[in-house]
Amino acid sequence: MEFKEAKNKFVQTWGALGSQWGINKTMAQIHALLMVSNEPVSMEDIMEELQISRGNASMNLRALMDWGIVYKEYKAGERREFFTAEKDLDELAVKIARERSKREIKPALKILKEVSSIEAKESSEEEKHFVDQTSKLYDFVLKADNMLDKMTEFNENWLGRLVLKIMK
Amino acid sequence: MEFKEAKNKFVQTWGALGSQWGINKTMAQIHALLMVSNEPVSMEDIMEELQISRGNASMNLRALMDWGIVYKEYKAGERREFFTAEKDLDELAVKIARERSKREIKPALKILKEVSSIEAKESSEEEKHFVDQTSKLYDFVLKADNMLDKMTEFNENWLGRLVLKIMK
DNA sequence: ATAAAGTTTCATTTATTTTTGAAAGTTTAA
DNA sequence: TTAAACTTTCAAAAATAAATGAAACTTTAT
Repeated sequence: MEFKEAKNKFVQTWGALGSQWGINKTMAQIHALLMVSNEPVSMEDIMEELQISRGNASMNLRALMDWGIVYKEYKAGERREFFTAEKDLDELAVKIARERSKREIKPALKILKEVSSIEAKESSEEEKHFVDQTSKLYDFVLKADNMLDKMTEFNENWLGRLVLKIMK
Repeated sequence: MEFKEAKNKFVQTWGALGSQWGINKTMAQIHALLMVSNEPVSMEDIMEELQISRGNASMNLRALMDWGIVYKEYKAGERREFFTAEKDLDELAVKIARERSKREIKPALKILKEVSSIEAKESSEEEKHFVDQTSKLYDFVLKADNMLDKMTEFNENWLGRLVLKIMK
Protein backbone atom coordinates (compact mmCIF):
# COMPACT_ATOMS: atom_id res chain seq x y z
CA MET A 1 0.00 0.00 0.00
CA GLU A 2 1.37 3.37 -0.86
CA PHE A 3 0.91 6.64 0.93
CA LYS A 4 -1.95 8.12 -1.01
CA GLU A 5 -3.95 4.94 -0.75
CA ALA A 6 -3.29 4.64 2.96
CA LYS A 7 -4.25 8.23 3.59
CA ASN A 8 -7.48 7.80 1.71
CA LYS A 9 -8.29 4.60 3.56
CA PHE A 10 -7.70 6.33 6.86
CA VAL A 11 -9.94 9.25 5.96
CA GLN A 12 -12.73 6.94 4.83
CA THR A 13 -12.48 4.79 7.94
CA TRP A 14 -12.51 7.75 10.28
CA GLY A 15 -15.54 9.08 8.42
CA ALA A 16 -17.42 5.82 8.77
CA LEU A 17 -16.55 5.57 12.45
CA GLY A 18 -17.86 9.09 12.92
CA SER A 19 -21.22 8.22 11.36
CA GLN A 20 -21.63 5.26 13.65
CA TRP A 21 -21.18 7.54 16.62
CA GLY A 22 -23.50 10.29 15.48
CA ILE A 23 -20.94 12.62 13.92
CA ASN A 24 -21.52 13.47 10.33
CA LYS A 25 -19.29 11.76 7.85
CA THR A 26 -17.80 14.84 6.23
CA MET A 27 -17.02 16.41 9.57
CA ALA A 28 -15.13 13.31 10.62
CA GLN A 29 -13.35 13.11 7.27
CA ILE A 30 -12.16 16.69 7.43
CA HIS A 31 -10.91 16.05 10.91
CA ALA A 32 -9.09 12.92 9.76
CA LEU A 33 -7.49 14.80 6.91
CA LEU A 34 -6.24 17.57 9.17
CA MET A 35 -5.01 15.11 11.78
CA VAL A 36 -2.59 13.50 9.40
CA SER A 37 -1.47 16.67 7.63
CA ASN A 38 1.88 17.95 8.79
CA GLU A 39 0.97 21.47 7.86
CA PRO A 40 -2.11 23.70 7.77
CA VAL A 41 -4.56 23.01 4.95
CA SER A 42 -6.65 25.54 3.05
CA MET A 43 -10.37 25.17 2.50
CA GLU A 44 -9.66 24.88 -1.19
CA ASP A 45 -7.45 21.85 -0.62
CA ILE A 46 -9.98 20.22 1.68
CA MET A 47 -12.69 20.62 -0.96
CA GLU A 48 -10.39 19.18 -3.54
CA GLU A 49 -9.23 16.17 -1.51
CA LEU A 50 -12.66 15.21 -0.24
CA GLN A 51 -14.57 16.26 -3.33
CA ILE A 52 -17.05 18.34 -1.42
CA SER A 53 -18.66 21.71 -1.98
CA ARG A 54 -17.49 24.99 -0.51
CA GLY A 55 -20.59 25.29 1.66
CA ASN A 56 -20.19 21.84 3.08
CA ALA A 57 -16.52 22.45 3.86
CA SER A 58 -17.26 25.78 5.46
CA MET A 59 -20.05 24.52 7.68
CA ASN A 60 -18.22 21.46 8.89
CA LEU A 61 -15.04 23.39 9.58
CA ARG A 62 -17.11 25.77 11.64
CA ALA A 63 -18.60 22.84 13.54
CA LEU A 64 -15.16 21.36 14.19
CA MET A 65 -13.97 24.70 15.52
CA ASP A 66 -17.04 24.91 17.75
CA TRP A 67 -16.02 21.56 19.16
CA GLY A 68 -12.60 23.07 19.79
CA ILE A 69 -10.72 20.39 17.91
CA VAL A 70 -9.79 22.33 14.78
CA TYR A 71 -8.06 25.69 14.65
CA LYS A 72 -7.86 28.44 12.09
CA GLU A 73 -4.40 29.65 11.18
CA TYR A 74 -3.13 32.54 9.18
CA LYS A 75 -0.02 32.38 7.09
CA ALA A 76 2.09 35.49 6.66
CA GLY A 77 1.48 37.10 3.34
CA GLU A 78 -1.45 34.79 2.58
CA ARG A 79 -4.97 36.02 2.27
CA ARG A 80 -6.53 32.60 2.67
CA GLU A 81 -7.27 30.86 5.94
CA PHE A 82 -5.69 27.59 6.84
CA PHE A 83 -6.83 24.90 9.23
CA THR A 84 -5.12 22.52 11.62
CA ALA A 85 -6.48 19.81 13.89
CA GLU A 86 -5.75 19.23 17.52
CA LYS A 87 -3.17 16.47 17.25
CA ASP A 88 -2.62 15.59 20.87
CA LEU A 89 -4.89 12.61 21.37
CA ASP A 90 -5.37 13.03 25.11
CA GLU A 91 -6.43 16.58 24.51
CA LEU A 92 -8.68 15.52 21.65
CA ALA A 93 -10.46 12.91 23.77
CA VAL A 94 -10.92 15.38 26.60
CA LYS A 95 -12.47 17.97 24.32
CA ILE A 96 -14.81 15.50 22.70
CA ALA A 97 -15.85 14.16 26.09
CA ARG A 98 -16.51 17.66 27.40
CA GLU A 99 -18.60 18.68 24.43
CA ARG A 100 -20.69 15.54 24.39
CA SER A 101 -21.26 15.83 28.08
CA LYS A 102 -22.36 19.42 27.77
CA ARG A 103 -24.56 18.92 24.71
CA GLU A 104 -26.09 15.54 25.36
CA ILE A 105 -25.50 14.08 28.79
CA LYS A 106 -26.28 17.13 30.89
CA PRO A 107 -29.66 17.76 29.19
CA ALA A 108 -30.51 14.07 29.47
CA LEU A 109 -29.70 14.16 33.18
CA LYS A 110 -32.05 17.06 33.64
CA ILE A 111 -34.91 15.10 32.10
CA LEU A 112 -34.05 11.99 34.08
CA LYS A 113 -34.25 13.98 37.28
CA GLU A 114 -37.61 15.40 36.30
CA VAL A 115 -39.25 12.15 35.35
CA SER A 116 -37.88 10.28 38.34
CA SER A 117 -39.41 12.86 40.66
CA ILE A 118 -43.08 12.38 39.91
CA GLU A 119 -45.37 12.12 42.87
CA ALA A 120 -45.43 8.41 43.47
CA LYS A 121 -48.10 8.41 46.11
CA GLU A 122 -50.92 6.82 44.14
CA SER A 123 -48.34 4.20 43.42
CA SER A 124 -49.15 1.09 41.50
CA GLU A 125 -46.35 -1.41 41.16
CA GLU A 126 -45.90 -0.04 37.68
CA GLU A 127 -45.28 3.50 38.90
CA LYS A 128 -43.00 2.37 41.68
CA HIS A 129 -40.87 0.49 39.22
CA PHE A 130 -40.68 3.48 36.91
CA VAL A 131 -39.49 5.81 39.65
CA ASP A 132 -37.04 3.25 40.91
CA GLN A 133 -35.55 2.49 37.53
CA THR A 134 -35.25 6.08 36.32
CA SER A 135 -33.68 7.07 39.64
CA LYS A 136 -31.10 4.36 39.25
CA LEU A 137 -30.45 5.49 35.72
CA TYR A 138 -30.02 9.05 36.89
CA ASP A 139 -27.46 7.99 39.49
CA PHE A 140 -25.62 5.86 36.99
CA VAL A 141 -25.40 8.48 34.28
CA LEU A 142 -24.41 11.13 36.80
CA LYS A 143 -21.65 8.92 38.11
CA ALA A 144 -20.38 8.16 34.62
CA ASP A 145 -20.47 11.81 33.68
CA ASN A 146 -18.56 12.80 36.81
CA MET A 147 -16.00 10.17 36.01
CA LEU A 148 -15.45 11.78 32.63
CA ASP A 149 -14.95 15.11 34.35
CA LYS A 150 -12.41 13.60 36.68
CA MET A 151 -10.59 12.04 33.82
CA THR A 152 -10.35 15.33 32.03
CA GLU A 153 -8.91 16.92 35.16
CA PHE A 154 -6.14 14.36 35.19
CA ASN A 155 -4.62 16.39 32.38
CA GLU A 156 -1.54 14.96 30.61
CA ASN A 157 -1.80 11.32 29.64
CA TRP A 158 -4.85 10.55 31.70
CA LEU A 159 -5.58 7.43 29.68
CA GLY A 160 -2.19 5.89 30.44
CA ARG A 161 -2.49 6.73 34.09
CA LEU A 162 -6.00 5.37 34.27
CA VAL A 163 -4.92 2.10 32.72
CA LEU A 164 -2.20 1.81 35.36
CA LYS A 165 -4.69 2.40 38.13
CA ILE A 166 -7.08 -0.16 36.82
CA MET A 167 -4.45 -2.79 36.28
CA LYS A 168 -3.12 -2.16 39.76
CA MET B 1 -46.28 15.71 35.97
CA GLU B 2 -48.15 12.46 36.08
CA PHE B 3 -46.96 9.00 35.35
CA LYS B 4 -48.05 8.66 31.76
CA GLU B 5 -46.51 11.98 30.84
CA ALA B 6 -43.25 11.16 32.62
CA LYS B 7 -43.03 7.78 30.97
CA ASN B 8 -43.56 9.29 27.56
CA LYS B 9 -40.97 11.97 28.19
CA PHE B 10 -38.47 9.37 29.26
CA VAL B 11 -39.04 7.25 26.17
CA GLN B 12 -38.69 10.26 23.89
CA THR B 13 -35.51 11.43 25.59
CA TRP B 14 -33.91 8.02 25.47
CA GLY B 15 -34.80 7.81 21.79
CA ALA B 16 -33.22 11.17 21.03
CA LEU B 17 -30.11 10.27 22.98
CA GLY B 18 -29.87 7.05 21.00
CA SER B 19 -29.98 8.92 17.68
CA GLN B 20 -27.18 11.18 18.77
CA TRP B 21 -25.03 8.16 19.47
CA GLY B 22 -25.77 6.29 16.27
CA ILE B 23 -28.54 4.04 17.53
CA ASN B 24 -31.80 4.27 15.72
CA LYS B 25 -34.55 6.12 17.48
CA THR B 26 -37.11 3.35 17.58
CA MET B 27 -34.60 0.85 18.86
CA ALA B 28 -33.72 3.16 21.73
CA GLN B 29 -37.38 3.89 22.43
CA ILE B 30 -38.31 0.24 22.61
CA HIS B 31 -35.43 -0.30 24.96
CA ALA B 32 -36.53 2.62 27.13
CA LEU B 33 -40.06 1.29 27.25
CA LEU B 34 -38.94 -2.15 28.34
CA MET B 35 -36.51 -0.74 30.90
CA VAL B 36 -39.25 0.95 32.84
CA SER B 37 -41.85 -1.79 32.51
CA ASN B 38 -42.19 -3.93 35.57
CA GLU B 39 -43.38 -6.85 33.55
CA PRO B 40 -42.79 -8.37 30.12
CA VAL B 41 -44.41 -6.54 27.22
CA SER B 42 -45.90 -8.05 24.07
CA MET B 43 -45.05 -6.86 20.60
CA GLU B 44 -48.65 -5.76 20.24
CA ASP B 45 -48.32 -3.45 23.22
CA ILE B 46 -45.02 -2.01 22.02
CA MET B 47 -46.58 -1.20 18.64
CA GLU B 48 -49.48 0.42 20.38
CA GLU B 49 -47.48 2.51 22.83
CA LEU B 50 -44.93 3.74 20.31
CA GLN B 51 -47.33 3.90 17.36
CA ILE B 52 -45.07 1.89 15.10
CA SER B 53 -45.66 -0.87 12.59
CA ARG B 54 -45.31 -4.55 13.22
CA GLY B 55 -42.31 -4.81 10.93
CA ASN B 56 -40.50 -2.01 12.63
CA ALA B 57 -41.15 -3.46 16.07
CA SER B 58 -40.05 -6.91 14.97
CA MET B 59 -36.80 -5.78 13.40
CA ASN B 60 -35.75 -3.54 16.25
CA LEU B 61 -36.59 -6.15 18.85
CA ARG B 62 -34.41 -8.56 16.94
CA ALA B 63 -31.60 -6.00 16.89
CA LEU B 64 -31.93 -5.41 20.63
CA MET B 65 -31.75 -9.13 21.22
CA ASP B 66 -28.66 -9.33 19.02
CA TRP B 67 -27.08 -6.73 21.26
CA GLY B 68 -27.96 -8.95 24.20
CA ILE B 69 -29.87 -6.28 26.07
CA VAL B 70 -33.43 -7.49 25.48
CA TYR B 71 -34.76 -10.95 26.14
CA LYS B 72 -37.69 -12.93 24.85
CA GLU B 73 -39.95 -14.48 27.44
CA TYR B 74 -42.77 -16.95 27.27
CA LYS B 75 -45.74 -16.85 29.56
CA ALA B 76 -47.43 -20.09 30.54
CA GLY B 77 -50.61 -20.62 28.58
CA GLU B 78 -49.86 -17.70 26.27
CA ARG B 79 -49.15 -18.12 22.63
CA ARG B 80 -47.59 -14.68 22.23
CA GLU B 81 -44.01 -13.75 22.95
CA PHE B 82 -43.12 -11.16 25.54
CA PHE B 83 -40.03 -9.03 25.89
CA THR B 84 -37.98 -7.70 28.79
CA ALA B 85 -34.92 -5.49 28.93
CA GLU B 86 -31.73 -6.01 30.84
CA LYS B 87 -32.37 -3.82 33.84
CA ASP B 88 -29.08 -4.04 35.64
CA LEU B 89 -27.27 -0.91 34.49
CA ASP B 90 -23.74 -2.21 35.04
CA GLU B 91 -24.58 -5.21 32.96
CA LEU B 92 -26.23 -3.04 30.33
CA ALA B 93 -23.18 -0.79 30.00
CA VAL B 94 -20.88 -3.78 29.77
CA LYS B 95 -22.91 -5.34 27.00
CA ILE B 96 -23.13 -2.14 25.01
CA ALA B 97 -19.41 -1.56 25.40
CA ARG B 98 -18.62 -5.11 24.28
CA GLU B 99 -20.81 -4.90 21.22
CA ARG B 100 -19.53 -1.52 20.08
CA SER B 101 -15.99 -2.67 20.59
CA LYS B 102 -16.59 -5.79 18.54
CA ARG B 103 -18.54 -4.10 15.77
CA GLU B 104 -16.76 -0.78 15.43
CA ILE B 105 -13.53 -0.41 17.37
CA LYS B 106 -11.92 -3.71 16.46
CA PRO B 107 -12.42 -3.23 12.70
CA ALA B 108 -11.16 0.36 12.97
CA LEU B 109 -8.06 -0.87 14.79
CA LYS B 110 -7.37 -3.30 12.00
CA ILE B 111 -7.41 -0.51 9.44
CA LEU B 112 -5.30 1.76 11.64
CA LYS B 113 -2.68 -0.94 11.88
CA GLU B 114 -2.67 -1.40 8.14
CA VAL B 115 -2.35 2.24 7.20
CA SER B 116 0.27 2.97 9.84
CA SER B 117 2.43 0.20 8.44
CA ILE B 118 3.10 1.54 4.98
CA GLU B 119 6.67 1.43 3.83
CA ALA B 120 7.93 4.81 4.93
CA LYS B 121 11.27 4.61 3.23
CA GLU B 122 10.73 7.14 0.48
CA SER B 123 9.69 9.34 3.33
CA SER B 124 8.82 12.93 2.85
CA GLU B 125 8.00 14.87 5.97
CA GLU B 126 4.37 14.40 5.00
CA GLU B 127 4.62 10.61 5.00
CA LYS B 128 6.60 10.52 8.20
CA HIS B 129 3.94 12.55 9.94
CA PHE B 130 1.20 10.31 8.62
CA VAL B 131 2.86 7.17 9.92
CA ASP B 132 3.65 8.80 13.22
CA GLN B 133 0.14 10.13 13.77
CA THR B 134 -1.72 6.99 12.74
CA SER B 135 0.60 4.88 14.92
CA LYS B 136 -0.16 7.07 17.89
CA LEU B 137 -3.83 6.81 17.13
CA TYR B 138 -3.58 3.04 16.94
CA ASP B 139 -1.88 2.91 20.33
CA PHE B 140 -4.42 5.24 21.84
CA VAL B 141 -7.48 3.43 20.55
CA LEU B 142 -6.00 0.07 21.51
CA LYS B 143 -5.33 1.30 25.03
CA ALA B 144 -8.84 2.71 25.36
CA ASP B 145 -10.37 -0.49 24.04
CA ASN B 146 -8.34 -2.60 26.45
CA MET B 147 -9.46 -0.38 29.26
CA LEU B 148 -13.07 -1.09 28.37
CA ASP B 149 -12.29 -4.79 28.45
CA LYS B 150 -10.73 -4.46 31.87
CA MET B 151 -13.69 -2.55 33.12
CA THR B 152 -16.08 -5.21 31.97
CA GLU B 153 -14.00 -7.82 33.78
CA PHE B 154 -14.44 -5.93 37.00
CA ASN B 155 -17.98 -7.37 36.96
CA GLU B 156 -20.34 -6.15 39.69
CA ASN B 157 -20.50 -2.41 40.13
CA TRP B 158 -17.40 -1.65 38.09
CA LEU B 159 -18.41 1.96 37.67
CA GLY B 160 -18.59 2.63 41.39
CA ARG B 161 -15.29 0.91 41.97
CA LEU B 162 -13.66 2.79 39.15
CA VAL B 163 -14.82 6.11 40.54
CA LEU B 164 -13.29 5.19 43.88
CA LYS B 165 -9.99 4.36 42.23
CA ILE B 166 -9.90 7.58 40.34
CA MET B 167 -10.81 9.74 43.30
CA LYS B 168 -8.19 8.04 45.40
C1' DA C 1 -53.28 -32.33 7.94
C1' DT C 2 -55.00 -27.81 8.60
C1' DA C 3 -56.23 -23.44 10.10
C1' DA C 4 -55.64 -19.97 13.46
C1' DA C 5 -52.36 -17.12 15.88
C1' DG C 6 -48.47 -15.17 15.69
C1' DT C 7 -43.74 -13.52 13.64
C1' DT C 8 -40.39 -12.24 10.09
C1' DT C 9 -38.86 -10.40 5.80
C1' DC C 10 -38.07 -7.11 2.41
C1' DA C 11 -39.42 -4.10 -1.66
C1' DT C 12 -41.40 0.25 -1.51
C1' DT C 13 -42.48 4.60 0.72
C1' DT C 14 -41.51 8.16 3.95
C1' DA C 15 -38.72 10.91 6.92
C1' DT C 16 -34.42 12.66 8.18
C1' DT C 17 -29.97 14.21 7.40
C1' DT C 18 -26.51 15.94 4.54
C1' DT C 19 -24.86 18.40 0.57
C1' DT C 20 -24.94 21.71 -2.93
C1' DG C 21 -24.52 26.14 -5.08
C1' DA C 22 -25.50 30.64 -5.71
C1' DA C 23 -26.29 34.97 -3.39
C1' DA C 24 -24.92 37.75 0.44
C1' DG C 25 -21.40 39.03 3.39
C1' DT C 26 -16.39 40.18 4.78
C1' DT C 27 -11.89 41.56 4.55
C1' DT C 28 -7.88 43.53 2.57
C1' DA C 29 -4.93 46.10 -0.44
C1' DA C 30 -4.41 49.71 -3.47
C1' DT D 1 -14.03 53.68 -1.81
C1' DT D 2 -13.82 50.09 -4.50
C1' DA D 3 -13.02 45.73 -6.34
C1' DA D 4 -10.83 41.41 -5.95
C1' DA D 5 -10.29 37.43 -3.01
C1' DC D 6 -12.20 34.85 -0.05
C1' DT D 7 -15.96 32.96 3.43
C1' DT D 8 -20.56 32.19 5.13
C1' DT D 9 -25.39 31.30 4.84
C1' DC D 10 -29.44 28.93 3.73
C1' DA D 11 -33.24 27.31 0.60
C1' DA D 12 -33.54 23.61 -2.38
C1' DA D 13 -31.83 19.05 -4.03
C1' DA D 14 -29.76 14.72 -3.19
C1' DA D 15 -28.44 11.00 -0.44
C1' DT D 16 -29.18 8.12 3.35
C1' DA D 17 -31.60 5.86 6.93
C1' DA D 18 -35.79 4.23 8.89
C1' DA D 19 -40.63 2.72 8.67
C1' DT D 20 -44.48 0.57 6.51
C1' DG D 21 -47.40 -3.18 5.22
C1' DA D 22 -48.51 -7.12 2.91
C1' DA D 23 -46.92 -11.62 1.71
C1' DA D 24 -44.30 -15.50 3.33
C1' DC D 25 -43.13 -18.11 6.96
C1' DT D 26 -43.60 -20.72 11.71
C1' DT D 27 -45.70 -22.69 15.38
C1' DT D 28 -49.31 -24.82 17.89
C1' DA D 29 -53.81 -26.79 18.94
C1' DT D 30 -57.27 -29.59 17.27
